[in-house]
Amino acid sequence: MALHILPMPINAGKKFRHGQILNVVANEPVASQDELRRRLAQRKLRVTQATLSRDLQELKLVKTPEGYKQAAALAEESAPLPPLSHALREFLVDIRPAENLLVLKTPPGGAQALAAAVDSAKFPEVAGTIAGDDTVLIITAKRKTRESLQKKIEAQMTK
Amino acid sequence: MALHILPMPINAGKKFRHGQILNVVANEPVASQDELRRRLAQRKLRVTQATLSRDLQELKLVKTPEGYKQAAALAEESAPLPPLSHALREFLVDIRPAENLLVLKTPPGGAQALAAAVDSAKFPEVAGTIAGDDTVLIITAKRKTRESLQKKIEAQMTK
DNA sequence: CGGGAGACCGTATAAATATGCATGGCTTTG
DNA sequence: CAAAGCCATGCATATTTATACGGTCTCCCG
Repeated sequence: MALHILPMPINAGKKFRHGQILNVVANEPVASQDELRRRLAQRKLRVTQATLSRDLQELKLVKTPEGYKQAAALAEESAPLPPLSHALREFLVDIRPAENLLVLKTPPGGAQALAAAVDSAKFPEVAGTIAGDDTVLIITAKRKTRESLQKKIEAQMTK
Repeated sequence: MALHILPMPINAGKKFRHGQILNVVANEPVASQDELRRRLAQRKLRVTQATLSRDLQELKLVKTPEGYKQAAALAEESAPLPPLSHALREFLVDIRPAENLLVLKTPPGGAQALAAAVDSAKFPEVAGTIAGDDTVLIITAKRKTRESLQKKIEAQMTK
């Protein structure tokens, strides 16, 4: 019969503790590292808050208003979501077409953010953007091009 | 031209600020609320860390080692418990078959967690489980049944 | 053996985050 | 218009989290 002669440290082992942490956190909301420490103590595991701080990072658990949660899935995203659509609703106050130019007005200070969002959307129509404080100037090749872009932007606003 | 003299001199509006926060956070890693405060200041937005603490919660942004991230996506998950596969790798030390019984050995204190994971997997072969401190006893109907279950579990370990 | 490297962890403390309380502006009522 | 209710904040401070440092243990290697 297979004997698993594992180099099991005298100590319960970090691996084991990590498993317990995941287990605790999955079952009940844990609001702080100190609370987690107490729950682990109930399970016969005595560690300090400092250790838990390190463990939580290794396990990629993040603190949320509803307790610690797995962050793995979250790690890479976040960029894709708040793009143009949100920025438009947040900042766009007015649209003014002018031949091959499109002028977007925003509340004071909003231009930079809106321009960044427009850029990141990578519309083929956009030749370039310039942002002041409350105004974004979008430059397109021709009047037709501008009309196309304007439609797209206005469409974003409604949906 | 639009003159914003009185409308909102000191207060640019929470909505607007929220937009700025999302924008900042989406573009570059922000390690602390104080850093965020400084970045907003560059954008002409002056608020205190206290306000940002509240904002971040409202925006469902959580702190990760790589900066603040959108938590919305993360919120609902973590429900699908740490599946069997993980629990096995975390806790399983040895498997011992015995006729229609399967004995799983874990590090001290790991049995409860492992048993819970096995239960949640809802294997049809499992008639019931009993967990001690470092031992899980799984009961199946017959020897054949146990063999089937054992294969499944061992398969989980390799992949 | 005698280091030396590295992992792990506790202690103490620094850093960061959350929050109780008070203020000022707005809106709603009477 | 005054009074009352709400919000959004700032300030000061409590609470929570991260980390610098040092000690212990284990495994190697000469």
